[in-house]
Amino acid sequence: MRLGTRPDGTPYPEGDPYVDGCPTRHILDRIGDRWTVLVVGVLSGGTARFSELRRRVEGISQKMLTQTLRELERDGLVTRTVHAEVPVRVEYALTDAGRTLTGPLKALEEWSVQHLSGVLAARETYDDRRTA
Amino acid sequence: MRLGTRPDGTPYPEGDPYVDGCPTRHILDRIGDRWTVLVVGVLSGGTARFSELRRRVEGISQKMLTQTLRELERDGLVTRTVHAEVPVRVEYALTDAGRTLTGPLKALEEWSVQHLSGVLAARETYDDRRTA
DNA sequence: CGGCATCCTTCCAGATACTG
DNA sequence: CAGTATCTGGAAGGATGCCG
Repeated sequence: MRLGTRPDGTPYPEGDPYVDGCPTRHILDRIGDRWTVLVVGVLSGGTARFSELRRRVEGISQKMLTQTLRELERDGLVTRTVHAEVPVRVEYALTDAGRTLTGPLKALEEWSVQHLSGVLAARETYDDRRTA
Repeated sequence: MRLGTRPDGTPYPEGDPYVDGCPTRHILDRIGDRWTVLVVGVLSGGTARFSELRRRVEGISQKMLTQTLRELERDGLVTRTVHAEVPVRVEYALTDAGRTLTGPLKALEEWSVQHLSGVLAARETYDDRRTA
């Protein structure tokens, strides 16, 4: 089936799905960044605290992790729980809505695992031809 | 199942999937931009020529469309066919590999259609609390 | 520990002009 | 029609310092 059509198969109001009102654009704005998918990926394995996420999402800066978590929290996909201890412990977890996202992301990841070598090979071929 | 594990369930060599070698990062680098998914979406409906893509992916600039198509071609996901006519006609189409990508993307789009309203509502609630 | 505020750099996307 | 080439502004993101 064609991407960008409603579940029932009808097109979006404007007659073409690739307009600003398209829901796909909204999620792309969310998962389109480097980190969101990776953070959700770690959280799909269960609750994690800030420093744990920072370690497991290799290469993420403190700033970006905070920003990513805030956005996810804002969108109702992640909960933030502060335990009033000393030192403070903050735990993050997926909400029910957040958990439903892991399915599609998993599908995407499986695709990448299966096709990465092919993509890299195609890339090399393409580059070789341009160099030669 | 946990994101970032191999299909058979074992972890990646480094012991944690969220490292630079992770295939997920590679596709994220590809589909992570604004346009790739939308272009693939249009092409999932069949062959299209340059100007047609430009019209249907609303808001894309000529530069970005060219760039996106080049990347997709380089990765072996899209073919570019030049018809030596006057004026020139260039047609783009998904390859077999490119078509396999539409499945996962479709899943993601369906998620967005189903959850967009909830996400927007959560966002409003979050913002209201911060304002108040 | 888990942040926020600030500065600073880099990179990318848009606008514009030109071409086979 | 389907591009290429170049310039430039703005935003994303890293580094650093401070705080409850």
